[in-house]
Amino acid sequence: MKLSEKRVLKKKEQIILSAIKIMNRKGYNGATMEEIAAELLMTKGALYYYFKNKEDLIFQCHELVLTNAIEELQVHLEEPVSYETRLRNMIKTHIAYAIKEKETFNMILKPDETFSSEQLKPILLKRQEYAHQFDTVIKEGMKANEFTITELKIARMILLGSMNWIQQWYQPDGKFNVEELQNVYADYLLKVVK
Amino acid sequence: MKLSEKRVLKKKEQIILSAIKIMNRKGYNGATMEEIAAELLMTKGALYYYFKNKEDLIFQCHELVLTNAIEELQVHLEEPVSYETRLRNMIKTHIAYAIKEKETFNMILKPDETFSSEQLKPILLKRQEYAHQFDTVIKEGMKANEFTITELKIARMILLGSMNWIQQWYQPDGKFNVEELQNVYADYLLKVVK
DNA sequence: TTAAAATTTGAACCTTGTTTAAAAAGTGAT
DNA sequence: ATCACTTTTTAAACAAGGTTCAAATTTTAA
Repeated sequence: MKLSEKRVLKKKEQIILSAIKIMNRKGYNGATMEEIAAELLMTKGALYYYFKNKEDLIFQCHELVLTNAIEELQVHLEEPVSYETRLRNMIKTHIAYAIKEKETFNMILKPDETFSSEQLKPILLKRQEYAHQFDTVIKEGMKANEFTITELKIARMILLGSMNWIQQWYQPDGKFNVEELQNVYADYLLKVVK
Repeated sequence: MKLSEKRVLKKKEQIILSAIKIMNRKGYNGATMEEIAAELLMTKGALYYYFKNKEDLIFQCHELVLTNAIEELQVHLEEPVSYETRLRNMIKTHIAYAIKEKETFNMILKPDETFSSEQLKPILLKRQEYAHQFDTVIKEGMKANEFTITELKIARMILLGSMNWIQQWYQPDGKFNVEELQNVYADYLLKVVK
């Protein structure tokens, strides 16, 4: 890889990080191309040298965050503990991540509307990859007779959906701190698969 | 109430219904004031005679849908069946509603960002009212020893969150039809509170 | 040093929400 | 039916923010 390509990649990443930062603060619509650029002392026009458009930029934010999340989950998949404990740890990790990366992690993607299928496909794949890790533990846990579930996909959707929803109501200064949330959610969600 | 006031109310409702219709098809950003107006053979400017701005209109869509949903739920609260069955029916109703009213029912409200707290308060109250109905069955079911839950709020959040998430992935032509979805979700979610 | 390539700029454009003055339509009293 | 008054609608203009593009600037490599 040439030096120039490396520089482009680095710049892209800076822009993505800037976008993530601002989006987590102001949401998708609140984060203007101008502000994202200003953060890096650029003008908004320059962003279009690196990204096709705002959608593209946001997608790549999504992808970066998802990629990191997948890596974080991976670890738990191979821990030498019961499947119940593995799933519990994955639940905790997911909750921590969903709260930390409020906007980006859980951005709402609507295939039909805003986004082109070109942009969408890799993201959906990454999402599947992420979700698949949950499927894996659940399946293995079933083989080991720790879990009993007939509709794997729905069970997983219930787990992820309920956790993602936390963003809708969680306030850092509310009744529960993150740790309590993680534990109670893990307790209750494990009841679903057991 | 004067005739003119009645006419205004009727027109407001027409606009709200038009907005709901278009939003459910194209999402929040996809529904332009122009298209909402065109549906009723008006120009977008006229909408501002009835609503302060787009936010206001959307909020009122939200409120209408929520009000109807609350009424539909209410019925199940008083059915002369076990609490488990009541909750099961409420779950089914919620899922049907969440799918039918995709965009509107579950519109994401972000207090800090786009919306003024004036507009937000009544919606949050309505939401609480809706959620409270779930709390009620769960509490009553606990008194009757049908359910065992210590963190009521979190249990309810898990129920509603997992159901609302269905919108993120549900396709009318997918593997599951609505009825199957309702039954499997009910089965699994009841495990949470039991 | 210089020509080509890469990057950035700033201005212009487009779409969409919002405002507003004026036009049109409706209403009620005479 | 007419006139004054109110309600409703329009069309045009504006503002904000995403997007494009030709030109200017900067970087790169020989």
